[in-house]
Amino acid sequence: MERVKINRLLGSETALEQVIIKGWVRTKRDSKTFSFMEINDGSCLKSIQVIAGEELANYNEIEKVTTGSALCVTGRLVESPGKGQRWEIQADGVEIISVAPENYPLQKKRHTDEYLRTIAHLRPRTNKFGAAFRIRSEAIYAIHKFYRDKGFRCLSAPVITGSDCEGAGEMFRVTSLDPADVAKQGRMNFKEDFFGTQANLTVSGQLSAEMFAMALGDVYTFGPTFRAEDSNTSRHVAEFWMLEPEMAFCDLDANMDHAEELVKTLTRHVMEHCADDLALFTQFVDKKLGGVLDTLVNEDYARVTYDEGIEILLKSGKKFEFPVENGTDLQSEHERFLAEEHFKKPVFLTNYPKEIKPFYMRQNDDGRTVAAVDLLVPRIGELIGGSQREERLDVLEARMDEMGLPKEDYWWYLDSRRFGTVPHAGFGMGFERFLMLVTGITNIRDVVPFPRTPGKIDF
RNA sequence: UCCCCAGUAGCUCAGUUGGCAGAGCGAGUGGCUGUUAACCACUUUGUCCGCGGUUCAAAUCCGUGCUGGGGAGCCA
Repeated sequence: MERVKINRLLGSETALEQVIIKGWVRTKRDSKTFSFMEINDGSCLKSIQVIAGEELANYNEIEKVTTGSALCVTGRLVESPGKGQRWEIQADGVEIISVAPENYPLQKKRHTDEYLRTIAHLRPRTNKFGAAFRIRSEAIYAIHKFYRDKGFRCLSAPVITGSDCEGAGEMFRVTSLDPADVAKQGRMNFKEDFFGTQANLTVSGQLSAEMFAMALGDVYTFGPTFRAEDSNTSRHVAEFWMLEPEMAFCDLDANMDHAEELVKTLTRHVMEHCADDLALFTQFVDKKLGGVLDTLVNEDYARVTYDEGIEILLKSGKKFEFPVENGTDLQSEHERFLAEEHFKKPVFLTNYPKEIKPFYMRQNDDGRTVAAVDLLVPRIGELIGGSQREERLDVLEARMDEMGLPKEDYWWYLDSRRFGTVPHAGFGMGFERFLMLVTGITNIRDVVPFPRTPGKIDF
């Protein structure tokens, strides 16, 4: 007989004569002649109640079972006479797989997120983090399903790159050079390094995705990216996952349509498949989460240009710490005002001044702005950043010259504009930020299994 | 990297004017009960973050370092 996952038992329509479950004890309530044990196996938020009576041969052993211990229970699934649960298991046999000693760090009470971060290897055993990581898993599946249903191909972009072309902040260096030799020589001799040149961990798969969009049409990359920025905030980690679709024959408007459909589909998927886990976040993390999710799924997202956004901010009468100025990037407080107070829903901001955006974004006819788009959402700020790409070789090269970028390093990228270039567009979505949005979790470290931040690489 | 706040028992915290180190929870023991973060009784627990200074006396005041949190910048 095979063991059954607890989520299946709890959804059972009928009582069952014999079942086997395996899991860990969440709480235990003893009486003289029997014990109630809540068993959780991670298959769902809820635990199942097991009743073990003194008639069991090893009852004196069962009495010593503690929170965190692992059990294999054989028994009958019966309707529970007690309140609080429909089903429970009357145990016919309890095999003690292992007993957790009394210094098991997870107590039968709520712990702070800060404390649980210090035991990140154990925190998925808590209700909150178990729920968060089940949702994370389900969202990963939803992404691949969404793109497969739309006929996109998944591209595995390289994690180690030879160029820092994306220009998105500090990169982690990848080297096989011996630090002792480097110290002796007083420099890094990249010619002797593994790749014969400087190498880094990727900050974006976009340029790779553009190449494949010119071949497979619609593609996406979804994988880890790395930033060596010394940023200490609740919204940044050094290693995070980014989703980057790239679409041939696509302009800025279609890019936004796609982004809106993506966020709505992912959110709806999580709502449908993780209802219990989301309910925990609504109850304990953010009482307004239900409304946030409804807005994400049902509202049409606002779409305004950067210039219009600046106008709204200037006319708002709101006092900002930093002045609103056309030509500079928006501050966090500006983004939050637009999404949270003015529109009260996600808002696309388009056509930014070219000076504050990267070289690859398509120049608009006004010569001043580029076809960029950011999706700003309440509480998080920028969830998505993207653009229509510059497909015209002469315009792209001129822009690279203006910005002082070495064209020879980008020969392969420029080839895509030489041979059969087409209008195309794409964006990047920070996966962890999406998870923060749908769970209400306010610290990005709590949606990453083992977060990497400056000075921290435990576990 | 900058600004602000915090660090006291395993966890969450209190500690008044500088004057004997405290509570709740957890854990342990016993009891009781179809219990629901069970309940009742008893027991247990300290490098007051580290270092240096002021003082008769420092958890408390000063300096400094470390760690954590919030915000900013940068960004996703």
